[in-house]
Amino acid sequence: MAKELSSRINPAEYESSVYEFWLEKNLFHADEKSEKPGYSIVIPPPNVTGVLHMGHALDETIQDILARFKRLKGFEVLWLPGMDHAGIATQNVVEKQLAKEGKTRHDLGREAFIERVWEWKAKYGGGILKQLRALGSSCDWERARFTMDEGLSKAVREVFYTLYHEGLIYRSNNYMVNWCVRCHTALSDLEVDFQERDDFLYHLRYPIEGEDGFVTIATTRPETYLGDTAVAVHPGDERFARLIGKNVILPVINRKIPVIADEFVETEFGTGCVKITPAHDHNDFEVGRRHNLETITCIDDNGLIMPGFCDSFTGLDRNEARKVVVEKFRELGLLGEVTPLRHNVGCCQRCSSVVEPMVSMQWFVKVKPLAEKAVQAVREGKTRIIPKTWENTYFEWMNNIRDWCISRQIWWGHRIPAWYCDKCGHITVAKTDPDKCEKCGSAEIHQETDVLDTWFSSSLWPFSTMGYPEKTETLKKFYPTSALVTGFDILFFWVARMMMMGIKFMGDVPFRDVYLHALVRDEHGQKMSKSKGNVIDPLIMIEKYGADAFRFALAVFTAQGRDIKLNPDRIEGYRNFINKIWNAARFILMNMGDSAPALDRENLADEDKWILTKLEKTAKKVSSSIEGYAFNEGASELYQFFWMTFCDWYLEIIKERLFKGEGKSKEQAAATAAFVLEKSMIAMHPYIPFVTEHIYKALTGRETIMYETYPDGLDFGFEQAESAIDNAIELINLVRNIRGEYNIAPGAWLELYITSSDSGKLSDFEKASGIVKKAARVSEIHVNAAAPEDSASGVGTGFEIKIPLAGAIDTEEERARLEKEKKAAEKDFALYGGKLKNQRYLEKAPAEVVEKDRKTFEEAKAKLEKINEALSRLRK
RNA sequence: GGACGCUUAGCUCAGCUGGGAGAGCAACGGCCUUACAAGCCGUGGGUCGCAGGUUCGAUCCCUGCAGCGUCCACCA
Repeated sequence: MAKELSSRINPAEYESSVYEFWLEKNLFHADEKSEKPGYSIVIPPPNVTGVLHMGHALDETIQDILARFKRLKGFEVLWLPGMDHAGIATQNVVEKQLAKEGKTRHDLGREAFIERVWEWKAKYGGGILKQLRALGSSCDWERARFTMDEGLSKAVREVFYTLYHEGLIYRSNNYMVNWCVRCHTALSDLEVDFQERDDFLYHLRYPIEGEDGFVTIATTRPETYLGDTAVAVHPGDERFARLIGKNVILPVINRKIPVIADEFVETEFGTGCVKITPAHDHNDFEVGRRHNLETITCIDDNGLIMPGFCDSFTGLDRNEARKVVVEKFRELGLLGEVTPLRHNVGCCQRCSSVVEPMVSMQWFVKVKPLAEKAVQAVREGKTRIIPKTWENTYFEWMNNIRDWCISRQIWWGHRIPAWYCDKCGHITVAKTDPDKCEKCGSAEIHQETDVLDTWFSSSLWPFSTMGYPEKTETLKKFYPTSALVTGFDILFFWVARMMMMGIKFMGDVPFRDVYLHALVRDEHGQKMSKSKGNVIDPLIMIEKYGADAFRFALAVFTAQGRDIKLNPDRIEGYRNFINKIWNAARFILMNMGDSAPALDRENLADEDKWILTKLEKTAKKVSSSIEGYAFNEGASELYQFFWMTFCDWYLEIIKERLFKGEGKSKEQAAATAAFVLEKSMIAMHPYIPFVTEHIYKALTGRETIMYETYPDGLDFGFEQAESAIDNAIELINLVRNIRGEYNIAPGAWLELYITSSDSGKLSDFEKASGIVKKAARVSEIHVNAAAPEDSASGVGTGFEIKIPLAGAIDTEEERARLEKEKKAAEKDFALYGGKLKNQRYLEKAPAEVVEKDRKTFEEAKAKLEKINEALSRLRK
């Protein structure tokens, strides 16, 4: 096996076959009848129209780390995948496709159009789920769900029915909604993005009734003057006090409207007079309510000026109408200043066209009562939000929540299960399609044409995917889910709404933990977007560096609460790490014989005990890091341990035993290396599943790593050997340092003189002399003996070394080196000396801190003495 | 306007409940040492944004300021 492995890793050679193997053996399957404790995650369902981007990649990587980790910790893990039907987005995609054929959805009609969407879905949709496999995602694919599936639709129906009959869903035309004239539908407040636009602020003069003067208002939307029903001024504004109660005349259409006083007017902005258009502005709508103003709609669903105002305006697009209206005012001498104005404009999240506020008949969810419980659940700790700082944002939004407009005037989605009676007007809301009005019994009923907001079905995801409204075994075992992993950008859209629905319909929160990760940005911190051309494609990264390297990089970059600036070059470093693992495995496989010898506690060398202890500590740290969602900490621990500790030190140390040793010494070196390799593979498996599985199989001959035991329970009790080797390493570093500074040929053998009064240390060195000799290339070690005069010196903790350089010694260089060391020692000497003289410090600081500082001081003092001695010898 | 976050080595960032700052990359010097040059050994580099305060002691806690960023609300 080992000989077949090449020295450069090629992930393409094994990643897909390893994944195929997992699938074949059905290793991702979750069994609700299992005796093991359950652990569950539902995937944030990507849009059916979606392609894998960095956000998904991060999201999936984290979830997979959790899922694989929990399997290794003995849980029955359900990671449930699926997709969202993404109403508006998907409809837009299919409509664009139709447009290429010169058709609109209306040419097809509703039924045929929906059929067309399903066809589209079958052909193009869901590619993203396949892409997730390239990442190594261990989802239970057989359970994949789609929000428009029969079962999920049933859940939607059940929930709608219940909420309606409890009065928590209602229909009303008494609110202002956000209307997209392009998508031709209402939008919820959340689906409106505010974008900066360059516009103009127009001053328009409205003649005052019965006087010669004007009231000059300032507006960015002259075309809506057709719907004006008042002009408002601030009640305290003395400039206009006399006008309050008078009327002004709207030019051209000659409508008489009152001047009213309202606090919302800013006296500083514009002219201090505001036109009020209750039908087409959120604020104006509120003003209209306060003052009982008429609501006159002047722009229709398509954004065109409605008839009945002025024939020359009728049918104009609202943007066109703006120019025409302004021109008209100019002609009449009623146009004042026109100044450029940069301001925020509400735009459709899906198509970016400017949203038209309108009053129209829509369906709403009364969210307050649901939100209160969702807030309470977080306050009581039933659901934890991680990082905690997001809790505030969550509370803030929940406490100021407005009713949720859930009806959409599109075709693709869950059609609202309400039937209007043509006879008596009653609305029948039923779980199964009714054939007559439940009130008057008339068969002349027709179903609501609107569909539900996509997020309505998404909000049921944690339980609709598990079989709700049936009481399934899956729900019993896996609800509430253990963790939800998602970006903070959909905290309101999704997380908050799932909280409300989960509590309402399942009687318990939908998840115990919510882990909100950062956004992935490009290397300059810019949001990735197609238009900026700075999108990094995860699949290309995987192809280039392998999924393991890519995942590991993402995990390292994920610090809680900070955006990730992704520089693709950095992934290369982790590709190198995977390569390192690969080569370490090759090395161990080559040197261990046919199969790894068993670890024999009684015959371990100190370095074996040392590495086992380091392994033990690393696994514990990684384990608790993952438990605490500190994925970057776990990743760095593993990186440091495997590369620096295991490869650079341990494997180098045991080469002597592997190559030239015999018997137990050789055997146990191989046994320890193989043992540590195996456990490291398990410890790293959640992060880098492919290479670890691949190596594990080659190493152990066992079938899969996936259901191994995480090595955080190791307990060897080898602390003494650990510190002995740590000491030896300090000694070796000191020798290497001198070698480097003197530019001594790496191959040259040196003699080493050690002096120390610490017998423990000396005995550690004695025991580790073989290691020291090999690692530092030392031919002979003299203990507490006088060294020749022309020696380089080095001072360690509690010991001093000298290396005879036989003429090679450069006094100046040596002095410079010692002076540098002296400076460091002097700094410590002064600092800690000062501290220890401070009476208040001695009184107030904890004893162990003082003790530690005293020790550091003593060491600094001893070092300083030794260095001074060395320096004075040099001067002679 | 409201809220939150960030500012640490040339770059990208760690630094968990306060006890004298770390990693990776880059740079520099030296190595083809038979697992790995995608490697090995060594070195340099930081007034922890600025100013105060609390404390025996502050990168860490508090206040103010500056710069950057995000979210919410949106002044017509």
